[in-house]
Amino acid sequence: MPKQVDHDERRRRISLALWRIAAARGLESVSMREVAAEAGMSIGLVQHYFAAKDDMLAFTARHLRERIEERVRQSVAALPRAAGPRHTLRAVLTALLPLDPGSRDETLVGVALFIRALNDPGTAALYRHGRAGLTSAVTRLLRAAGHVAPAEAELTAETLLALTDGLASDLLLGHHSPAQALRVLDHHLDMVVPASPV
Amino acid sequence: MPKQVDHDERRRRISLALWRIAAARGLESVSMREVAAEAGMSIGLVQHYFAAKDDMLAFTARHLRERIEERVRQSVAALPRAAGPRHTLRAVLTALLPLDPGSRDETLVGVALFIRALNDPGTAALYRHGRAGLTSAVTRLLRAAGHVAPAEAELTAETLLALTDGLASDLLLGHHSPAQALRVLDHHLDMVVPASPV
DNA sequence: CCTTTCACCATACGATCATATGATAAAAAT
DNA sequence: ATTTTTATCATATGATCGTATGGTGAAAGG
Repeated sequence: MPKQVDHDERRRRISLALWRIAAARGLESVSMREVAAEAGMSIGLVQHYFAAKDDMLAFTARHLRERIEERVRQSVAALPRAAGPRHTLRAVLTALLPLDPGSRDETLVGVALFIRALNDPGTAALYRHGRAGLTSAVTRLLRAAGHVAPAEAELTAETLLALTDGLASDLLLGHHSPAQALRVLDHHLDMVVPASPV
Repeated sequence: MPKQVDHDERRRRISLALWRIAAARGLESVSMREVAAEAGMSIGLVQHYFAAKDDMLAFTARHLRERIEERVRQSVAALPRAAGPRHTLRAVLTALLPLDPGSRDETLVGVALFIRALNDPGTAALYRHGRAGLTSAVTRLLRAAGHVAPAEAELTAETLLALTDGLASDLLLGHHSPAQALRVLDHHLDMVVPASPV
């Protein structure tokens, strides 16, 4: 056998090339040839790791999801140890916004893959499941933050997440600057959770 | 000359075929051949009305926008004559949500074209302009509805529009039913504008 | 040592794409 | 009546696509 290589590392590398292309020129510009060129590989090698283009896109979607989860985790971990649930909540939501070029690219590719998923019931179900998980996490945080009406916590969570999603679009479009988007988010958070947690 | 035909009507017919395909199978499945087949025309005839595929997509984006404006107008016009600004506001926002199969298709294609626009600065500027217009319209309605803090009306408008946008995504995904989405929207409207207008 | 395994490559194949070209027929313009 | 214009069509062209195929060289296993 030859040098024995880390398959998953190679796939991630290819996946990264894919989404550099997708972020810069759109998902429609993603082809095996373009990806291979961007990754500095031969087409055959890309085929060796992804038998079909769809596999490549599916892997990229999973990869993207891991990155976003990691960003959320780091955003929460960066909080001072004494930070209450309200700060945690804010850390989670801001981690979902495309506030810098890196996360902008991720969001861009994420939205493109999202639309693609809508035409495929199976993939759509995965997205729905992830979205439902987010809702329950935010609901828990709201309850912990002493949300005024615990019975309405889930409704408030849905509102927050939909708002965050909409702000992400506005950021992508350039309708909002990062500062403006945060202003909108914070203003709404102020309405919804007590300013100083017990 | 032959029968002299309404060019714009023909273009709209082609555009409709395009977006039936895009809604059902994604923008990536839209090709001159597919559109021609769906519209029941020859490829050559489609070319006669749209010299390039990009023209076809650009026209479809304008067409879509007109339809959405028309939906908003009708939604407002359907209100009882005595309806106050708060009802008008709600009519505008719900008209932007994909609550039935027809508007679902429109939203689906709209989002796909939106992402495409992000890779083209000129088109993105058009979308930004439209989005800004929405903001000022909603801001006016909020002020008219006796929004508690007039100075914050614009901030509230941005919140409402981002929320609506996020709810649209949730509806497309099937995370929310129409009734659930309206519950979220109404709950937020209750927080933000006085229940009974003067 | 030799055989198997695996990373990697070059190229071929058939399909599909956007677009170009040239023809036909009918109706308006002259 | 003839010319011009325009709607419509069939087909060609050259590029690009996803994927299949047949290799090569190196390293591990026997």
